[in-house]
Amino acid sequence: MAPTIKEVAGLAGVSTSAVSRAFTEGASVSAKTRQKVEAAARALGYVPSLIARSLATNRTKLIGLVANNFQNPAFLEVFDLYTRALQERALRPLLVNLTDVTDPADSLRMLRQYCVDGVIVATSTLPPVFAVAFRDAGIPVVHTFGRYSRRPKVHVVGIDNIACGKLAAETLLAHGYRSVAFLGGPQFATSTQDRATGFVRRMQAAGAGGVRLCYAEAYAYDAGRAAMVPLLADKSIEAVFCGDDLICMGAMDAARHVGLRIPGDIGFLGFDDMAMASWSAYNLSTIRQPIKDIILESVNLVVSLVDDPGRTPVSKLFPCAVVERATLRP
Amino acid sequence: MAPTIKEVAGLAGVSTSAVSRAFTEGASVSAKTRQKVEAAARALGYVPSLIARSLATNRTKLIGLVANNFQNPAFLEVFDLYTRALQERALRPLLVNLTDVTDPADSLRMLRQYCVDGVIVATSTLPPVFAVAFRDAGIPVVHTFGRYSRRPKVHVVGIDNIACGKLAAETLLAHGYRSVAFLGGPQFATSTQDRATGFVRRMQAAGAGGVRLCYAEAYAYDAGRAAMVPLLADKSIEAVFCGDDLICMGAMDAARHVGLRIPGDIGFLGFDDMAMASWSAYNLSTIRQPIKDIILESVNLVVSLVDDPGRTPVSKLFPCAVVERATLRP
DNA sequence: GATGCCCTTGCAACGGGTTGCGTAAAGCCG
DNA sequence: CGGCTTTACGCAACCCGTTGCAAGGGCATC
Repeated sequence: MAPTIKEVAGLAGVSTSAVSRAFTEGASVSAKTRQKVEAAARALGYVPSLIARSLATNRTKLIGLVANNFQNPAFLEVFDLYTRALQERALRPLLVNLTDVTDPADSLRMLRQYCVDGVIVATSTLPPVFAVAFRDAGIPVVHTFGRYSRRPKVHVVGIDNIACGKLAAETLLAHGYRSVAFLGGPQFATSTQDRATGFVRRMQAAGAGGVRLCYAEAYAYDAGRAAMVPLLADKSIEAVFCGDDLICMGAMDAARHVGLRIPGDIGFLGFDDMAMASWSAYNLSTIRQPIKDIILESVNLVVSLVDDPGRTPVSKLFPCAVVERATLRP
Repeated sequence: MAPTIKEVAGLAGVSTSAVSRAFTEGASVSAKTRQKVEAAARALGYVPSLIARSLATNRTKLIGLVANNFQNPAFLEVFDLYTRALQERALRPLLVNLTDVTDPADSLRMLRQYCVDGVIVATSTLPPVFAVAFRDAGIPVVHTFGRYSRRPKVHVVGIDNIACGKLAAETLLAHGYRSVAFLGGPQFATSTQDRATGFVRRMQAAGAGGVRLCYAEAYAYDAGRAAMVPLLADKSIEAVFCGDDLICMGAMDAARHVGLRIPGDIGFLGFDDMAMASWSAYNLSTIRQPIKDIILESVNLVVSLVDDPGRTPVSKLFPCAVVERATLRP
């Protein structure tokens, strides 16, 4: 079917080794041989098989990209950045959709079958055991958006969610809000847990009234909207810090639905700064996550781990910043 | 490193062939042998290497998923459906991001290197030559969201955009609109061209006034918003049919920005029925594309093509339906 | 012109499975 | 229990590249 190295070798009148070397960067080949090989390859439409090469070199140039959030538009940007960053390094993402999957063993077995060179687990809503399972199998792994710790079990790239919760509290305080709520993502998500911790701690330190905590079932519009309804009954709440922008938009629409004005009657602070946050229907004040930096660092890290798997895991965190728009009173 | 078939064979006291057959569905193995092999494999943590298997069987179970729209949230649902449908068939999507790429040769070479079993080109904004290039290389290919034709060069799964344009016209006419505009996606996209054709044809047949045509630079919010601005100067326009929901939301925000009320002052009709269309900030009347059916059919088709590549290409179209919400006057 | 060195090249083993073929063992029947 | 069919299993070649090793060839130097 597809032409092989042998046919190229035959046509070019050289050995298969010569052909192999002609296609290998930095191998020892004369210019003349390389030309002959290239001409023959072109004539035959030869493309070296990465499968065969992988078998020989033990490198597949495949990176597993494990995610479980295919509902949140913020993740489209994540996929875009990942695929482009990997492509630029001549690597390919092998997408694993873990929506509704709970057993790490399955995804582990599959990625082992494909002999991926490394794995990126990109989620904050999966237990750490997923990333650790890959590490235990000897596969280089980076947990993007994972939880920070001083001595992590796997490499983590992301943000300091506790500090971000604190930043949110300071932002609301600076705007004069005292009675506030935190409307998080799912309660089992480490990102939500940590943001809540930082947020509550800082509000209490400021001597503000108690912080009302509630949780949406997912990082999703509908979940945010539903979770906002009970909060609306509490008239004392002046502002809501939301687990992410999507939840925030749902919450805002719930508030508007009962006639509240934003930010006149109630303030909102989101998280992520996804593209939609700047749409004029929402014009969301939010906390910006430097997604691009995070992903580039994750890719660089997993690439370097392929050649040097033994490195002790570290947490690499990037700073977040407040983006002021129009959902907090001045 | 990872245990191989040989080690399993050694531990189980059988030949490598026996191990191989024990892991092959429907092969001729006795229950006793299979048990011994499974026990040995479990003890060693053996996982068969798909790389080696691919080399021998000439099947990689990899499906190239070529897309160029990583900005449109509608595509996240597309990725979700694709990855899940492929996973259920024990296949893996190999993602190719063609944003900013113009040469089919590059992506073709790459996918040939990986020996993908088939390719799905999922876009309406790439010229047909991309899909055809794969076909010419002997790789089974399905063009999802491609242009319909009686005798297509490659298998096409999607919708009849001319009929959809017609449906849009009929919807606007039924709501009593006579002076209307079409605000399409990029003018080079076949989806936009065909929707415009059907829309204009039907409006003219109804004897309505001329249809104003204009185009956004991309299927994107910002592009829709920008393209709407010149249209606003034309006070005679009663309703706008948009190239997709995202453009429509941008256009709506542009209209609201100059104080127009929807649907009181101007009506909007979108396309796709993406999740956001139902958000109360927009509550968009739109034309629903049966994405799920389209993708399932695409996957089924590409899977069947792997075993039977010679089939003559066909166009498989799914019907669209109007979803009435609140952006058209009653 | 001879010597020595380096660059280039081919040989052959290897990576980890699959599979056609041949044979031994097992099962079936009378 | 013998003869036949069927099933189970091992051997070895094969899939398509890569790479260590050894040998050949070219060039420069003396």
